[in-house]
Parts: sequence; structure tokens; C-alpha cells
Amino acid sequence: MNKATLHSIAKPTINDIARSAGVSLATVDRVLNERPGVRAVTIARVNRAVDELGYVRDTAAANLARQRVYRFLFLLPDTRGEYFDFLQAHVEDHMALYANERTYLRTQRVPTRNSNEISAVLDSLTIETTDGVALVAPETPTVRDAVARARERGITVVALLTDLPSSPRDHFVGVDNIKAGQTAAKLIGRFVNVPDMSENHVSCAKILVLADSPFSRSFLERRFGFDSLIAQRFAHLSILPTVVMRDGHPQAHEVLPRVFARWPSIKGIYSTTTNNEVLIEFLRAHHPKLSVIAHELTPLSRSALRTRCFDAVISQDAVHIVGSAVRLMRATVDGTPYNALQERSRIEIYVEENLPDR
Amino acid sequence: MNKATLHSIAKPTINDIARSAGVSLATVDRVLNERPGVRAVTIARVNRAVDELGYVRDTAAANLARQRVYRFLFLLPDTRGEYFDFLQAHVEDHMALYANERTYLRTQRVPTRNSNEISAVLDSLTIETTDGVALVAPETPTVRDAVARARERGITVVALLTDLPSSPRDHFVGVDNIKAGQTAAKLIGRFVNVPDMSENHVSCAKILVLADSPFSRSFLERRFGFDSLIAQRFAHLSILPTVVMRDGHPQAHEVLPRVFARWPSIKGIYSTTTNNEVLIEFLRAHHPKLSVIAHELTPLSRSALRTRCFDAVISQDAVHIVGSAVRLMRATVDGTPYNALQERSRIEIYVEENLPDR
DNA sequence: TTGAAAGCGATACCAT
DNA sequence: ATGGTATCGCTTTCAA
Repeated sequence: MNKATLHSIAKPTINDIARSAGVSLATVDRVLNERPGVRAVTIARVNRAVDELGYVRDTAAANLARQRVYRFLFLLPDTRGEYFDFLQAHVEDHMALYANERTYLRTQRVPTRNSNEISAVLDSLTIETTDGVALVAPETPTVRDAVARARERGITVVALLTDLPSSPRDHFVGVDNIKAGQTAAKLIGRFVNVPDMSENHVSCAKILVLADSPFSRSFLERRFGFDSLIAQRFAHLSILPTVVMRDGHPQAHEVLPRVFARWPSIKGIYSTTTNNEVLIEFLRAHHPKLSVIAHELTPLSRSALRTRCFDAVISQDAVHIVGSAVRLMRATVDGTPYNALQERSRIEIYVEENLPDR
Repeated sequence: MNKATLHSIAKPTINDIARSAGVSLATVDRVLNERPGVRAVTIARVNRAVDELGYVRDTAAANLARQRVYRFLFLLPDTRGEYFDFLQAHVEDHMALYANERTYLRTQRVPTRNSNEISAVLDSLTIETTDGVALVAPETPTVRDAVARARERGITVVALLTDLPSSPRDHFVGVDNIKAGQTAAKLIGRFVNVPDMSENHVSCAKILVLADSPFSRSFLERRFGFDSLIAQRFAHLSILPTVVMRDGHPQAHEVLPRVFARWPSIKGIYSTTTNNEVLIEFLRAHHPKLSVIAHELTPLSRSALRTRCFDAVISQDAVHIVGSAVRLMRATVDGTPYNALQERSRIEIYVEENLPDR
């Protein structure tokens, strides 16, 4: 009795293929890797053996022999605020772990709104030092062209968090922001309690939407999803014009007091910004009675959930985002398949009760 | 200029260690794997070299040389209903993928409530054919002892979905069911609209809790979390006694009509069951105006969310659960570290809007 | 107590 | 167009 029948797990190796097809290891390798210089009949013979024996390549052994290493860059906005710091820290915390998988990560921050600078960084990358780049960037013509040039040089490009649908990026890692906006709308719609909602007495509760970059693709998508669901399902709510509030700007602290003076009946806030420091400060100081939904689970937003400043946070898992980008870049570089199910990013909803420990 | 300075990524190998410590490969290996027969001074010398060069073992190469394979069993309840079928199908769908990582998965179904049968299956496992088992089981003395015996035979044991805290299991993969129950309470509390809630006029909305196995640890934990949060934060809701409803039982269809006849003012349902077929049928037939929260995202519960039978579903990702169990079993078998951050399971909240595509 | 050498499964260079 | 063989980083047997 051989090993195969004993545990029924003996995977065939290229040696088995070579023997079965009556050729050498080198030829099997040529066929498997579609290298030139093999007669069609030989190719057929090898492929038949592969099928018959049910051969599947041992990636670990292949990578060992190849001495393959992957060098990836995470190109993130230098946007003031904790979210991208958080993401960068996460990448850096996991560098050692990825290094064990022959994967070497770097991070770089770049001014988001400056397409020329993003383009310059992309142009500076060569296949000699960088196999792939995961970038968060707005889709301008400048960025699109730089992405195209990078890919022509053989560099894999993954769009992170915001898609670049009309650029030739290899993958997008992130969530559907329209659905994220709809999710926010659903929660606000269900959370905002309208005391007396008789059909005649039109008492429209006001909802405030905050944004830091009101023309970014991701904001527009969220806003679109939010507005459409509110209009369709929660007609008792009316949405105020978008209020721009960028943390770090001198006037940031004056925005909310002014808004609340103008519309005292605000019953809900949907914050699409990546930094909620000023918002939280305001809520802690005035604790108005309203529902607040924000984006991205960070130390700050966690504490806001715990203290019930926020009612819910819509997020996407940083661990997953980074891991997914890495796995997709590796698969693209190697031309190997990936598990689509595993790579799909989820729109997570957090309330105080389901906060993860860390 | 050597490779190290060129790309600053040359990982030291055992060859480097051997040279630096002035010993042979075999000795380095003995030290690294804590094999006997090495003088203390030699051990020290090798370890110093390891530290100085910052050596970390290449697991892929090690597994290749070792011809290591992992053989794991997923032991699932044969509970009627789609949830465990779904989980089993998921494991089976991924067998080929895991096989590429030298990991061979099997599944087996066993009557949940029959500790003797679970125990018999565990006792039948030997280290010759099984390196680890991930099991869903109630924590009875019988099960606990069987787990202990399996571990004594060198088999890794992971508790899946429901913990076995007083058994010597190696890991638990699943979520904190108390928090899951609290999360359900929070959502029901916020979703159930009580029209007139003046302090004097005590109009308590009734909440129905459904269970299939009302004495299981996971039900009791969910229920505890649910009750405590409702009592603490949503005093306007009152919870009815648990109603047991097991799909497949002849009387299952009669339960809900009887309950609603008795308490017509039910405003919310929290279903903790693993199978919601009968509930959904009832809701579709009578569509009462109330909020429904259920557990586990399955084809059935997805469609219930889409048709707004359910308002929210609390779930844990099957892909993650299975992957986590596999990674933890491998790490345990090898005695290698794992990424705790990656292995933490999340309490996911789904509404219609944030449903993943698949 | 230590070392030399033969693999593990795949790749890649050098011959033929 | 094909084959032989060294090599990747690590483990393991056999000798010394």
C-alpha cells in the first residue's frame, strides 16, 4: 500500500508528472510556466499527465526556488487627522509579519489634493524596487495617466478605499460608498425618533451632513446613497445642505455653533469626515439630543461610541483592507488566482455593544 | 555592495547563523528546534548569532523540508436547518484551497444534544490521522472529558461558535454571545417606536424572544445580554417569557399564531434560533408591524432582510470563522505564534443596505 | 556532542 | 527542443 492510499493525500509533484509523461523536470517546468521551446505534442503529453494525476503546484516550494520577494508601497494621503495615521500605523505594525511571507511593505504620505505630487511619486517608482502600489487618491486625469504609466512599467496598482474606475488599476479594495451612505441613512432614519408624526402636521426633523472634502468621489457617493434612501424611505426627515468642516482649520470650531443657532431643530448628524475631533468636542460640550452616525472605527470614534456621543459608526476593517490589498497585489504579480469571497470588503456597523476589544 | 545593502531585505538564513556561530547547519537546527544533545555553550553561541543577525525562520521552507501536512476535522451539529449546512458547505467549498496549503479538512455531523455520541467521535480520533478538531458542542461533563482525552493524545481542540471554557480546549473561535445579545437589544430598543411615551402613561411594548435550544450556553448568554441591556436602557420595553420554536417539529407552525393571539401588542421579535424558516413564513403571511432581529447571515435571512421581514441580522463571518479555526489549529500544532488581531471574530450587524453581494 | 549530506518541490542555468 | 543539475532554506538521517 502506498502513501496515496494510506492517507489519500499524496499530492503529485512535478517528478510524478515528468515520469508519467516520459519527459524531464525541465520540460515539465516549461509547460507549466508556459515557457517557449516545447513541441505541441510534448505540451499535450505533459498536460495530460497533469490532468490525470490532478497536479497542483506547491506555491511555497515555487516561491522558495524562485527566491521571490514582493515589494509593495502603500501611498496614503497626508490628510490631517487620525484615520490615515491609524492606517499607516497598522501597515507598519504588520511589516515584520508580512516580511515572513517574503513581502516587504513601505508607506508614504502625499498631499491628497495635489495630483501632480501623487503623479510624481508614481512616476518615481520602478519595477526594480517596487512590484506594486496601493494608493488612496482622487481620480483626476493626472492621476489616471500616472497610474497608466506605472502599469506600463509592470507595476501592479490597487486603488484603496476610493476606486479609480476609469483608470487601469488592477483592483479596488474598499467598500461601495453608495451602500455605505444608504446604511447610514437607514440607521439615522430608524434612530431619529419623531415624537408626533401625524400625516397633516408636517414636523420635519432636520439632519445635518458634515464633510471635509465635499467634492471627493467617496463623499459624493456616500451623500448620494444617503439622500436617496432618506427621500425614499424616511420622508419625515429633511437633509440640510452639506456643511464643510475640516479639522485643523482655524474656523473649524465656529462651524457647528453657527449651524445650530440657525437650525435648532437638528435631530441627527451624519458625519462623513475622516476626523471627528471637533465634532466630538462640540457634542461633549453641548450634548444636544440627537443621533450621530460617523465613519471609520478609530480610537477616537470608539471612545465616542462608548460615551454615547455617537450612536453608530460605519467602518471597514483596516486589518482586512491591508491584507486584501497585499494578497491581491501578490496574486496579480504572480498571475495566480485569488479567493474573491475572502477579498470582498464589508460595510461594518458598530454600536457601543458590538465594539471589538481592540 | 551586497544584496543586503542593495535592497535592505536580505533575511539571514540558517547558513548565516551557522557561519557566524562557527557550527554546522545541523547544530543550528538542533538549537532552533530545541532538540537535545547540544552543549549549553554551543546553544548560547547559536542564540547569540540568531539575535545579532535577527534571524527568523522561513516557515514555508521548513514545512517543505518537513513534508508537514495538517489534517483537521470540523465536527458540526446535525441540527436540522440551514445554518450548519451552510457552514459545512463553506468548509467543503474551500477544501481545495486549503489543500494547497498542505491543510486537509474533513467535516462530520453529529447529534448535538447527544454528548455520548460527540464523545465517541472524539475518542475515535487518533493523532495518526487527525492533528486537530474544531467542534461545536454543548459543554457537558462527558464532552469535557472527551476533549481532555483527545488533547492528551496530542490532538488540538478548538471550540467553535460556543465556547467550552472549563474544558482544556486550545482556543475558542466565535463571538461573545453576551455582547451579541446586547447588540440585539440595542437595535430592538432603537428600532421599536413607541408612539406615546409619557412618563405616567405606562404603555409597555412587548418583545418576543424565540429560541430553539433554550438551555444551550449560547442562548443563555445572548438572552442574558439582551435582558440586561433592555432593563438598563429601554425600560419602555417588556420582554415576554422565552418561546421555544424548533423548525421541523410538527407543532412549530402553531406556536406563533398562538403567541400573537395571547399578546397582540408585540412590537418586536428577537430570534436566537439557527433556523428561521417558520418565523419568516409567519411574517410573510401576517406581516405584523414590528421589528425583527435574527442571527446568522444565510441565504434565508438575506432574503428576509431584502424583503424587510427582518430589520437586522447579527452574524459572524463564516469565511473568517473557518479560516481562523484553521490558522489557530496550525499555529497550535506547530507551536508558532499567531496574529491575535486577525483572529478576533466580530459581531457583525447587517441591515438591508449593507448586505454583501455574496 | 557534532557534522556531512541527502532530500522536500520547484526553478533556472547550462548543456546537448 | 530537451535534459541534467545546482539551488532555495530547512529538516533529518547517518556517521563520526
